Amino acid sequence: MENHQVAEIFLSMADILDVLGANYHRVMAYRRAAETIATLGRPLEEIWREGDLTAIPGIGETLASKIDELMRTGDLEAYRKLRSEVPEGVVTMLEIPGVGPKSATRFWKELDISTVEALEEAALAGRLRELHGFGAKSEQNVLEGIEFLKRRTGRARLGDVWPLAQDMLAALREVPGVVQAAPAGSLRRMRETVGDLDLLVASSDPAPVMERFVSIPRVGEVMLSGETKTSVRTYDGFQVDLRVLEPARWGTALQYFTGSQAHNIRLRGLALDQGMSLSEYALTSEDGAETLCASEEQVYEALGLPLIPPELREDRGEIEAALHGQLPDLIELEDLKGDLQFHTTASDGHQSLLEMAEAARARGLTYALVTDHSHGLGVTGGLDAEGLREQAAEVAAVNAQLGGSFRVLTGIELEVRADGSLDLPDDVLADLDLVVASLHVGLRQERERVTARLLGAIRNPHVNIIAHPTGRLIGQREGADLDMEMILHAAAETNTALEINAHPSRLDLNDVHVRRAVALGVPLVISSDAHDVDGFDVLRFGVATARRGWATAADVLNTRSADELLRWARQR
DNA sequence: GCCGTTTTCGGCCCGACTGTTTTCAGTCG
Repeated sequence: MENHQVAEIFLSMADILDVLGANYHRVMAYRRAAETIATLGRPLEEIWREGDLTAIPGIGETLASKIDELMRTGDLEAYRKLRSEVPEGVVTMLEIPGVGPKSATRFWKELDISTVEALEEAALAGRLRELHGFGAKSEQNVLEGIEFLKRRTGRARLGDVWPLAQDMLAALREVPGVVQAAPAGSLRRMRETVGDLDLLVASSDPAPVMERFVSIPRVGEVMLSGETKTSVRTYDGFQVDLRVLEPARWGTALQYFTGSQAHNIRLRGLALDQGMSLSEYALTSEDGAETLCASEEQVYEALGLPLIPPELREDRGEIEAALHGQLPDLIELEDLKGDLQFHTTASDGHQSLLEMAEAARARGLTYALVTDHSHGLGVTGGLDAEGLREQAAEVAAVNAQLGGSFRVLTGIELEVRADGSLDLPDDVLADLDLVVASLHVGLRQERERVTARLLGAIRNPHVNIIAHPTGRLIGQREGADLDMEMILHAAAETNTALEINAHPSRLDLNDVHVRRAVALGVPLVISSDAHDVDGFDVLRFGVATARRGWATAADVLNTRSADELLRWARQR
């Protein structure tokens, strides 16, 4: 049984326990365990075999025995029992915004409503107001929540929300009195998807900021507005929350609203241990004296910690690392010296080799590997041996034209065919500076087969880099069902690099896989996969994903010079 | 359900907003 399956069962159990009115902390224990397991990065089954489950934070004797039962039998008696106690539809009600366990239980027990559909009918018929404490407004909120549930779009991609945030912040910075404006939440932590956008503004005069916020053209609907907090939805249904606070409290506020919630809970626990209470407003000692923090550094310092980079704040061990002075020195965008995947008009790119090289140079890079598709990926009109020879001549000409200020390396994005064979023979590959191989077809093959295909590419001595290993497209399709642990070990053994594809719809490897790769010593690269001159701008998202995976510059090959990189390739 | 250089039992983050009630519970992040 796989990690995500166990995590889903624990999450489901948490929901049911919640409806049943179980102790809040017991419910949270299930949720925490689910999150930890889902982001573990290595197979839970392996840890189970080693008999080491309780070494995982948040897994005690009880949950370990439940995991044991799941691993042995594929089933969990306690889960079956829980499911028999609460109708599935009642648990689904928890997904309605504004409906929590208490309300769902009352709909069920007091009104005998056990599906979302029946709840909607009852609300329309004005029956919910029969409940004590429910009025017409509550009823309306339930209906709106159900409407939202029906047309919810899910989480948006980081690369789509980023520009929305920049635009809104630019508008807010124009308001007189605004001294700081920044994104917070999962966008600042650079999660691959963002559920809603959190914006933070420091100003002593909140009213005009709120006024300006709700008048931004993209704002469709104001969901709630208070003195310090306003929530809106854009016309395409995306929620944006704005908080305005005093400049002197910027540090605690930015820290708090950046999250994650799990990270904050840990931090507040640390504060309590030291006789303080931490909120978004201040650190407060037991005698009620407030310590204001104008910067995040001051917040962490007051707790005896170095500043923890936002990308690490997921309660995945960063607090322990910080306490022991073992935070990684994370890679930064400026560390990248080259890019290791881009396309030209020779396959499915939109600009010439020269135009792409100049665009890469304009972004401060000193080299880039041209990786047009090989011909086997039919739709892209890729290169065969003859096409590669022609491109090699073009590369030489472009390099001469750029006069040493920039270097194009010769490469290919080599198709790993559905039968596992490679799209070009070894002697053709041997002439290239670097070979990038990837899967585009047969992604739905069963695990053993698709894993074997990629292993074959990894073990080919001419293949240097595996691009976007899983082939997932965020929000569109799952990646291949790879045995990632096997892939990572093979990459480490053969000194084959795995790519962090920086395109916002890929971010593949993801943060969890990156972290495991770093732990296993797998060489990494961060590539733009640019198909046009603006395509190089996405590198920041690739770097962010590397940072979320605890990667340092030393873990990423394209922080090295072109010569060092080629030396690495020859050593292989 | 987890966890322990203040505890093996008794804690487990903190505050805003809403709707409805008259001092607060529920939900959310």
